[in-house]
Parts: sequence; structure tokens; C-alpha cells
Amino acid sequence: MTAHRSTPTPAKPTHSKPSQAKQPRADARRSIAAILDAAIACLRDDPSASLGEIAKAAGVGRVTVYSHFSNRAELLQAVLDETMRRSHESLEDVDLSGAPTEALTSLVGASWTIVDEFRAVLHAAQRELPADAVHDAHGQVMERLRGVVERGRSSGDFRTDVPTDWLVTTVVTLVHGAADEVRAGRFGMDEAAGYLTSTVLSALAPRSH
Amino acid sequence: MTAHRSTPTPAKPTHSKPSQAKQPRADARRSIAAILDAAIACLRDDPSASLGEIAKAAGVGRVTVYSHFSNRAELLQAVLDETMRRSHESLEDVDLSGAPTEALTSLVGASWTIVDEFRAVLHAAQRELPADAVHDAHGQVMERLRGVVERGRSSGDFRTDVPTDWLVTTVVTLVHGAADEVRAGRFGMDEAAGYLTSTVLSALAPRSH
DNA sequence: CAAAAACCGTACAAGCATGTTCGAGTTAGG
DNA sequence: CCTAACTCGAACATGCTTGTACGGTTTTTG
Repeated sequence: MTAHRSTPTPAKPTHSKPSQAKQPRADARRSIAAILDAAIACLRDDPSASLGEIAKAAGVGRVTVYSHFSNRAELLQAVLDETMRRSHESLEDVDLSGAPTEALTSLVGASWTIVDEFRAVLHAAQRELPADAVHDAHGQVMERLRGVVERGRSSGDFRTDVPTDWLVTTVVTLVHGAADEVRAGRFGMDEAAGYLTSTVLSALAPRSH
Repeated sequence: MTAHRSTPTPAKPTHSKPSQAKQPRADARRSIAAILDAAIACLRDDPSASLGEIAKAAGVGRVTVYSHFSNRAELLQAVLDETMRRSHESLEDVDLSGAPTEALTSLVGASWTIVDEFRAVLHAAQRELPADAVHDAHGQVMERLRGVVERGRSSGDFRTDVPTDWLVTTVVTLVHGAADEVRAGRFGMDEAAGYLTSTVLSALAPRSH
């Protein structure tokens, strides 16, 4: 039984504090990173990819995976955490202070690159992990979107004849659908991005009728 | 090797023609129908449900399944065909001759009941069947939707600043998303139906700006 | 440079899903 | 009623995946 790191987050060995938790060795950190990357890539293609496939894609032995993650479930949890971390990293720089329509456009545009991998991982985790862990993750990421939507409703930029939850769902659904189309090769990425923002704004616009 | 019916469609023994293809016996037809129903129900909950589960849910032995479908793939194909048949049956009565917005509303409303089972089956088949069979099915069902959308673009009821394909995708995506929400229990069925049609119409409306 | 840490491949046990075979029981239908 | 069709359960072979164990080799790191 070697060290099992269920929290691979301490990626910064910046000589911070003399905490008693010793850093794993350099090659171990490299392996973990490779496994996580490979897992995300594999699960994107096949949500039920085997540990063997992931190990091979990562360029490590299958046993090595078990030396870092005792379970498949634990690996999945780590992958979920890592994906969440990347999402936050990508989205925290987005400026949401402008007009709601601007903010929404920015947010959708920034979500664009991460939504497909996030969704694939989420989908893979959803069937093998306790539901609460998944739900926490999802809710946390959607918080910002929800804030923008609520602000737009107050300012009169977005419609109020349907609930906020519905609007949030609409945006997320459209982003997912657009990602699917691009992945299927039916639309180019830039092309779809333009259509998507335009469609989202129309869907959230107040009923002119 | 018993009779393998890859086309379970002749469900009507209406003394039609003295074709040389003899009808399977009554209990066989009953079993096939039970298996198909159970398969649809099981795959809706778990896209990778095992043959054993399906057989148990159908109330037949596992071997019986193999006496009607030589493969898992063949069963999946039959399930896909059956689901398609039901979809057509539900949609062929929808009147699309009115105004495009009316027609779209009717179509979305009628799709509502079948879309979740159809999608689950499609999703299950997508990973185990040749891509062309799946694509044919999907395209055939979307034909009517596409017609309505094109008509609405010509009449000026729907926007033309994005491609027809994109609008079709948008509608399908929103319907799927709404079905998910209902399935997850976050919205009631009637409630979601209203929000859905409202959102779809907004998304397809011409840019007033 | 040497010890500790991490790596590798192979092998093994258990579990599950897919197909197949067999023999015996049950049911439909002429 | 009697035969052919159908169903059933159990058993077996196969292959894939998970998780564990062992011994040998490479890489860090102090």
C-alpha cells in the first residue's frame, strides 16, 4: 500500500510551509498528471472507458494507476475534481460586470472550450459516484451563470415570464447541443460560436410579441 | 437455430396476403413484444443494460431472447426500429398545415411524449451499431421538423440569419433538455411544456433588435 | 552514490456479460 | 389429440474488467 493521494491539488511545491505532508516524488506527480489528462481524454470518447485503456493512453502501466488511486471510483472523483478546477480557472477571469447581455455572451464564449470535456466527465461520473458529489460540482459551476441571468431579469434585459431555473437550463442545454454539433463535425467551431450566442440571446430576450 | 426475425414489424396478422412467410406462433409474438417493451424501458434507465436484465424485466428466460435475436446488436436494431415505428405513429397525425408557429408548437407538443424514450434508445444504439443505421433513423424523423422550419423561414416567421440546420438542432436540443429536466424532477410535465414552446418560439423568432 | 520511492510486466482471482448447447417441460394450432 | 413450435433453467466456454500480489528495474533525491 503506497501513498494514496485522493487530493492531487497540491501541484505547487512553492516551498510554502513546512507542513508535515511530504511532497510526492517528481515522477509520481508526472504520472498522476498524465493519468488525469488521459482519463479526461478517454472518457470524452467513451464514458465507460476501462482503466486499462486510460493507463495505456497515459503511457503508464495499469498497476501504476492503482498505486495512486485505490479505486476506479477514486480516480473518477479525482478526474471530476480536476475538471472542476480547470473550469473555475477558465471562468474566473471572465468579466461579468458589464451589461447582462454582454456578460452572458462572454460567459458562453468562455464556457465553450471546456463544456464538452466537463460534460463527458460529469456523465461518466454520474453513473458510478454518489449523487451528492456530482450535484455539488455542477451547482457550484452554474452559480455565476445564474447570477448573470438574475441580474438580466432585474434590469429588463432578459425575460421574466419563465422561471430563472428554466433560463439557466436553456443556456446550458444550448451550449451542450452546440458542443455536440461541433464534435460531430456538422459545424465549424467559430461558426457555431456565433450561432450559439445569437440563439441564446434570442431565447432569453423578453417577449416582444 | 430457430427462426430469427430481424424484422419484427409484421405485428398485424390481419389475414392479409397468402405470402409464403408463415406467422410465428402466438406466444412467440407475445414474447417478442414483451422483450421489446422491456428493452425500451430498461435502456431508458441504463443505456448499457444487460440482456439478462432485459429478459428478467420482460418475464422471459435469457435463452428465449437469443431464440428471437441472434445478437445483442440485432436486438438493439429491432428496438431501434420499433421505437422509430412508434415515433412515426405518434407524429403522422399531427397537422402541420397551419401557420409555421402553430405547426411548430403542435410538433413540439407531440414530440414531447416520445422524445425521452427515443433518445435513450438512440443513445444506447449509437455505441454498438454501425453509424449509418442510426443516422438514417434520426434523419428520417427530423424530416418533418425541417420542413416546418423551412416553411417558417420563407414566410418570415422564423429567422434566416442562421442556417436551417442550426435551427433544427436548436429545437431538438431544447426538447431533449426539457425532457431531461422533467425526468430529473426539476419541473412538472405541463409546466415544462409551456416553457419549452415559449422558449422555442423565441429562439426561432426573427431578430427584432 | 546509495537508499528510498516509484516504475514496469506478468500473473492470478473474482465477477459479470455474451453466446451456445442440451434436455425436458409447456403451449399453440391444425 | 398430437405434433411442431416455443419456453425454460442450468451448465459451459469465452472474454473483458477490476483489484491484488510479486519480483525486477529505473529514477529521484539527499
